[in-house]
Amino acid sequence: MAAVKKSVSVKDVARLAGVSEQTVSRTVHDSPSVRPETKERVRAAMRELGYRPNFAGRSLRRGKFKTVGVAMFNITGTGNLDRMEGFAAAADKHGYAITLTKVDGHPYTLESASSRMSALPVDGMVVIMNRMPADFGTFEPLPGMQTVLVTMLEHPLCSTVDNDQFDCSRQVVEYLLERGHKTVHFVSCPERSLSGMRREEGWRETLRAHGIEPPQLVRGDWTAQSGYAAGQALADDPTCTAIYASNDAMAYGCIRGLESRGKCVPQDVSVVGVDDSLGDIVPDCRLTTVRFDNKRVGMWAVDKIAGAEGVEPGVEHMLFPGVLVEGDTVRDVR
Amino acid sequence: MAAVKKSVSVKDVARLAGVSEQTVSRTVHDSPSVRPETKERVRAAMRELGYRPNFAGRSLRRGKFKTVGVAMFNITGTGNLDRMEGFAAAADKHGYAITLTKVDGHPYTLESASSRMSALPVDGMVVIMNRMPADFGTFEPLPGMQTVLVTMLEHPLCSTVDNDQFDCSRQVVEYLLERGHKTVHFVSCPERSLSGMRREEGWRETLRAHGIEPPQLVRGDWTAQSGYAAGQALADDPTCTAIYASNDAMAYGCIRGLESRGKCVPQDVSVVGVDDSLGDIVPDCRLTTVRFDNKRVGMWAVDKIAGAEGVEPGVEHMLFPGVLVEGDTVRDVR
DNA sequence: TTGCACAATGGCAACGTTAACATTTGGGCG
DNA sequence: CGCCCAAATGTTAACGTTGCCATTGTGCAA
Repeated sequence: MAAVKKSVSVKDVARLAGVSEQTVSRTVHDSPSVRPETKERVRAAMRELGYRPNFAGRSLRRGKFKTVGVAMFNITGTGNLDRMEGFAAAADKHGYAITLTKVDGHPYTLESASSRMSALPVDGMVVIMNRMPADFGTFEPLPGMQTVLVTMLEHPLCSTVDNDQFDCSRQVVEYLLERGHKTVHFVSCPERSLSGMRREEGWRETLRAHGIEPPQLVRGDWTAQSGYAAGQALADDPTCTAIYASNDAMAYGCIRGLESRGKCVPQDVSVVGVDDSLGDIVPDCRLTTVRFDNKRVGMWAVDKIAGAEGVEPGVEHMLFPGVLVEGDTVRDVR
Repeated sequence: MAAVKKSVSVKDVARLAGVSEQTVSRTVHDSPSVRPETKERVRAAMRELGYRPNFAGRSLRRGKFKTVGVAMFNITGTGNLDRMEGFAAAADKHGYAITLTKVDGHPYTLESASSRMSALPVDGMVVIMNRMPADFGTFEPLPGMQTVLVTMLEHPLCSTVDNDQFDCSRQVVEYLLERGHKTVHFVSCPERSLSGMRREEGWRETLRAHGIEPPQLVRGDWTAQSGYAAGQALADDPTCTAIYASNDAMAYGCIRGLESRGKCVPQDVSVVGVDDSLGDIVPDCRLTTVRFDNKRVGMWAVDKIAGAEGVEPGVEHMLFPGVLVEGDTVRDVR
């Protein structure tokens, strides 16, 4: 009944418009060396036939895909949406597309991300690292496939970009010390989180840099519930006047935990979080926190690949500092 | 200095292995009609040269890309991460990749999503609709490009899939009525949200179906702050014993707003939300809510495209019901 | 008129892969 | 010994596009 579906090619358009295939191609690319009236004739033919340029033919000819691959071990992760927003924005800017791939994390290696991408139509790839891949030290990117890692670690062969978690802790700790607190207690996250560990280091080292021995930390698991428990535990510690929690959910949990033990925030204890993720979810609490610009991180990663048309780009490492957002949960005790 | 980068093709592998190009191709696809020892020789050659099959050549030959395009007007949106998880999972299952595109929402039309996709290497596309596109009624998908819309609306030419927002409200309202509440107050969302409006309809119609005239609704804007205001407003209404809020943030805001006016939840007023998005962020509150399976929605959409290899697939409409999750914020008043 | 520059267009080949068909080889059997 | 079958491998062409070079046409200066 129905005619066989066959894709319309330049050849068909050329025939209908009475020009050569080359002229059609030139019209598609709006070359100045085609007479306007010829162009119009070709365009009319394209419309009539419903011509759409074939990506495969084009890429084959050009040897470029104009596409960046993004490999994720976990799709659901804090900040991933913002990062994607950045990927998409940067890709758009350069006329690139984004190809998304979930990589199985068993084993958790860069190699598995890389080989997953190798057969896809991409000119470069971005890997979002949440943990430490087993082959981080030995990994080499596929030849001709520029690879950018989203991580704080530096890599000899791949460019890297991320938020500066160390600096984030430095900002928070110094902010609290400047306001007269004698020390800062820390509610951490599980040990396998790279960024969490880096925050922990930042907290520890900044305290030491100010001649303060870091107190015992309380290990949480990212959830408000664990923050709640931490808050209750720290409520009984008389030396604790300021708490820095590794994310906002735990910080909020902390506040409620402290309250449940009769402590008020910020009157009795100051609390600072990280992530600025509470915004629209909690009504009566303007938490002091650190805001990261994950969109910018994502843009940087894709820019690095899509922006370097043909140029042999060096390996770069980029850390974007967060911004401390003052809320109502810190008290000046000077 | 460095040799010119040139991609390794089947031809190179064939030469090195001393076989024909076809045998190389057959080896790549693990055809049973190649002698194991030949295969091994070819594989060795591939390894030595670092051969990777070229996607463009393959697609050109096959006329298929094994890729599904996803068009989003807003990347940052509730449930998008879960949906993407579903896209990726389903794509994986079928050996497909996902290409992500952000579509400019000016104008907010399906046509703009479609034309954005038309030049990309995709076999079909998914559009995530948040609002009502101007051309919803008149849109026709590109020929040969199967198009699935993520929306509750039905479309004559495109398959659609989404959560059942109407049923969600029905569940919530009936749940509350069964527990003895005489009516259910509603905290809504901005009017341009399709899913929000559908929830509103569900609330209204279910009440009417039970012979109850819906009370005046309170319009919110998705934020906890607006829920807080709504809670305060409703605290003074003596007929209000049960509140249904259009998302969890507003529900939580409501609870705090009620508390600020001396009302307790659930003792004085019951509160139910939608989304199950509070989980790890709020510590001391197990909100009664409705959980949607956005991953399943995403999987269905991609399955519809990637699962129908060559088959001419009909237009289908799919709504997945949410699951009411009982928490501690509803009181039985029978 | 001739020569020349330049604008507009056409012809051809190649990018890498694989479906379809063709050929070779070895073995079993009458 | 000749025949046929099946297994293994090879040859060819085509997918749609575009870079390169060739060709044609047009106007202008010599």
